[in-house]
Amino acid sequence: MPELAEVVFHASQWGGYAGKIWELVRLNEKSRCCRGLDVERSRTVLAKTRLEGHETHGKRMLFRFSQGAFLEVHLGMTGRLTRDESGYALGKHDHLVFKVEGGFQVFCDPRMFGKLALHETDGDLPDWWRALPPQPQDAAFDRERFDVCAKRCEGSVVKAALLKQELFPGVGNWMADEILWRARIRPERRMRSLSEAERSALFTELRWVCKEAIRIIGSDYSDPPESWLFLHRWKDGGVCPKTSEPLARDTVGGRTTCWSPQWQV
DNA sequence: CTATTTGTTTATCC
DNA sequence: AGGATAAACAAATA
Repeated sequence: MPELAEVVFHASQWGGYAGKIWELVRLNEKSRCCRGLDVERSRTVLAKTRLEGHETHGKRMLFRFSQGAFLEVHLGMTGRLTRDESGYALGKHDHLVFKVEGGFQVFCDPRMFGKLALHETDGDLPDWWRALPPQPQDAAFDRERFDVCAKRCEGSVVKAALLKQELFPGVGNWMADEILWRARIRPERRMRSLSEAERSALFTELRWVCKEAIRIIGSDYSDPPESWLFLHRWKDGGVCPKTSEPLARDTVGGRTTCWSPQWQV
């Protein structure tokens, strides 16, 4: 599920409880999500603390707790952050649970491709976090930055290129398809084969889809409107909202990809 | 039973 | 060197 916009939404589920005291109820050290995590240290630091704020970058989330403790969460393929206000019962795939003022904050991930990490500093954001590259929706992601990114993956198939997190952080499978569909570029094209006009379109649609997805999905998990490819791409017999012709589906860049053959060149 | 999955890492081959 | 590809991870769902 979680790409850029979904990550913003999930982060806000927990982030809304900044300023409150968080008490650790459960941290499952057997969980694959805890690989690489110092579980004992995490239990100590997070036993009873205060959430001070949160940030997201691409598909990563960083929660800042008191005394320079930062919890990094990646949702993998099936992770969720939720708040349970009714009688909470420990779920089979709940790997991390806090109690906060009459409710429970839960990290749940059935497939366990997600990951937890603890970072400790003197209170500032970790250096590596501050050094992360601009995200497509940021003002700093201008045409110049885009051209640098495009240059670094000029030999790649565009679909695979858009999925590179070090270049386009947060773009996942459905967002990449949405961007290419709007830019009218077939997913199997090579980055270096794009014309100037196509590169411009790709830059524009990349930024537009990231910003709009965050606005629509990031706020309350609403579905984008029917005019997006989003709602049609997995449907059997789905048709292109632009041409009303059938959509195509195949593996491109190692991922299941959907596009509109009559619309994308 | 089979095949599928909105992510990432690693190995291997070219 | 850098890109393509497949496998692995693990569980739910159709």
